[in-house]
Amino acid sequence: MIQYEKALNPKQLEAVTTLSGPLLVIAGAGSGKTRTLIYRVARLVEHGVDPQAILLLTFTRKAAQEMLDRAAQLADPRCRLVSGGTFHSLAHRILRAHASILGFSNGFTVIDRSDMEEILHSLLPDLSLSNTGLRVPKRGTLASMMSKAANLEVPVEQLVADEYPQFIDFAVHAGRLGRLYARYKKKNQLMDYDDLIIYLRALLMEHPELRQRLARRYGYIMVDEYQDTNRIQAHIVKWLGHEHRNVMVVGDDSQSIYSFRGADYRNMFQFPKEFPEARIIKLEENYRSTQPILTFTNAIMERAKERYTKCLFTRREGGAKPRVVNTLTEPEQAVFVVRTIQEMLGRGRRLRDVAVLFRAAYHSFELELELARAGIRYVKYGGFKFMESAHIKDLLAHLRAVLNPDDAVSWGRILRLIPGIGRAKSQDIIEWIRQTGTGPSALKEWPGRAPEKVRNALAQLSELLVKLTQRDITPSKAVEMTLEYYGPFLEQMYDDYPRRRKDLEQLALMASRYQRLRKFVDELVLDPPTSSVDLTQGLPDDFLTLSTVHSAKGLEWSVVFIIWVMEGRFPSAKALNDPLAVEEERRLMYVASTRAKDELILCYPSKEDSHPWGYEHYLYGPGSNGLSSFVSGLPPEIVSYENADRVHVREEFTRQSPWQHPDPTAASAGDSDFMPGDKVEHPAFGPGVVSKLVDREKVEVLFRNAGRKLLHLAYTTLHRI
DNA sequence: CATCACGCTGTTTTT
DNA sequence: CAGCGTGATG
Repeated sequence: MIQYEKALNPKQLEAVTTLSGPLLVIAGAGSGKTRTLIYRVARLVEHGVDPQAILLLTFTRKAAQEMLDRAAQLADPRCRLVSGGTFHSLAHRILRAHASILGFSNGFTVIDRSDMEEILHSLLPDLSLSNTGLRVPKRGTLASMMSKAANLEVPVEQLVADEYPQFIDFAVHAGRLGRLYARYKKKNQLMDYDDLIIYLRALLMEHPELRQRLARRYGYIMVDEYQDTNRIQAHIVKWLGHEHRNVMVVGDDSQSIYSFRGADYRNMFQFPKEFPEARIIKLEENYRSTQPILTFTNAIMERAKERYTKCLFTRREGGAKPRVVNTLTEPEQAVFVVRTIQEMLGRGRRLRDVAVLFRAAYHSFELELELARAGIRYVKYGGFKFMESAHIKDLLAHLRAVLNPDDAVSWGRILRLIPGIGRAKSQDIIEWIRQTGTGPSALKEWPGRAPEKVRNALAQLSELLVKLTQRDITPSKAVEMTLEYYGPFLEQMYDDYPRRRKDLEQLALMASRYQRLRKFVDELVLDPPTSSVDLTQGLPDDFLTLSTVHSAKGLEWSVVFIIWVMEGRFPSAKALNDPLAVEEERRLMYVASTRAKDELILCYPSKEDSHPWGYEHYLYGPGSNGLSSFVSGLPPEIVSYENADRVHVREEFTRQSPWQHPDPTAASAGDSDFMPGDKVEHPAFGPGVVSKLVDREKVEVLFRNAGRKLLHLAYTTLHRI
């Protein structure tokens, strides 16, 4: 029997014991929001509600899984049967069964962001703009335009006019492109992330009998992170819940940081209007951070424009003020962070108690080099996506072409792997496949002209695809067979073949956890592995966490570093000119700092310097960019301002004179001397090529996978490959 | 079809 | 600075 009264504070208890009717819980950071949800699941199950009738919608699938695991441990193992997941995974589950009502095949393919970009890109020529001199956005920007228009339910033309003034002349073409894209998806049986939720809502709105069936099936709805939902998702909640009205939404308007994908925290304010009888409960007691940290975060949020007023407090006594540390330059900042961590380790802290947070994934590159040099193990969340690397996409394309023969993106991808087949020929073959409709076995009978070599390759591909079509094939077997076929291509294309091969073997391992090929492929798109850890499973026993703020949501550490890096115009220009962007920056800062339990350290490089790419001079530091401007005005009672000790650091990093290799013609004699052009391997960055010798200890290396290409590196962390 | 030189442009976060 | 698109060449 669970002792709810002992485990929960009065507000939490009220939320947990309100089992029916609409309920809005405004839960500040660290106020036991997750705990409340877990106990409520337990309570519902304890009161005899069928676990499968409970729908727990969270922001990531992992979050749902963890909550249900904890509920199961706490109360009843049956809590694991609760239907949990993201809006997208719910939509996917339902659409797999009912997409045919909408004129889709139930065998549709879910495409990810990069597929979307590729399709949009491939449709550009159809707009016939080549000689008009019109400025056309890049594929990534095009995808953002389409996605945001879809999520905000605004015509593409209008969205471009409103949010991309630099592309105003393109707006009308963007609208045309959007229609071409929609037609393309229909024709090829594809749905992107946005389609999933849009079509789910369409099902609910336009098919009352199905809506009723689903609403009855999910008699109790709980939505976490409600501030991050968009209007479409809010509609889905409304349609599913408007009959039984057992809807609990939990969120914190101050933590809304997803407006870039259409999220609107005003959904929180809307909820009581949609459900007028809703109870509203505020959780303001914080169980995570010390008071000085909360004073800091409250001070940041005080000046926010529109919000549910709430003020975090704690009963935790003591604790130091957040430190704002000027580290002069970015390399020095990395050294400062590493040294501070080392000192903490000396005082008995463990690495797993510490996290370093930053805004964008590449902001940690400099730090990663320093960590590697110091031998500190870390796991990084956010940023580079395993799923988006070319070799993974290539392999999956084979599987997807088999699962959905209409998927021309995948067909194009696998056909173009064959030397001698490019854009034109692959188009031809795809068209032919579509017309004859005889499936993969017919590939070798393609009537077009091609050299013997290409024919043979096509025959081999056809053989593979036929094998993949066998009904009883297991996902891991399928991956293995594809790897056998694809391996030789891979070896030819990349000089870092061994590493990529290893990735693909990992993929085979992941596949072995699934029974059905389709399920495996779908889950990879809907729930892509976000860090290398997810792939390897085994973790080192102690490790530091590096994370983007977005990926750090819902997590906590004893010590949190927030680092800024030198950057040109972003976020300064936009953040300082766009009031909405300023507010989002503010909330980002709030999310980042409320992850800290005991110590919060904010670092910024302040040195006046030229932009690394040669832009005009500008000043880094508090006030100069979006994040730091919130910190600069705070009085010393709230934060302590410091300068990092840089006596030794300076020495290390100010040696500017280019160092000449003693003898450029001599083959480096067996040890650590590198030459430009040497291929090297780095523990964090993988393979790279030496481009320049900087001094006795440092070389510049060109890394293939790093967004920022040139980096200084100590010899000791490199080895030749 | 593949490769190279040239010119233009410049935001990041995730399902 | 470096990625990306374009247009010319092999």
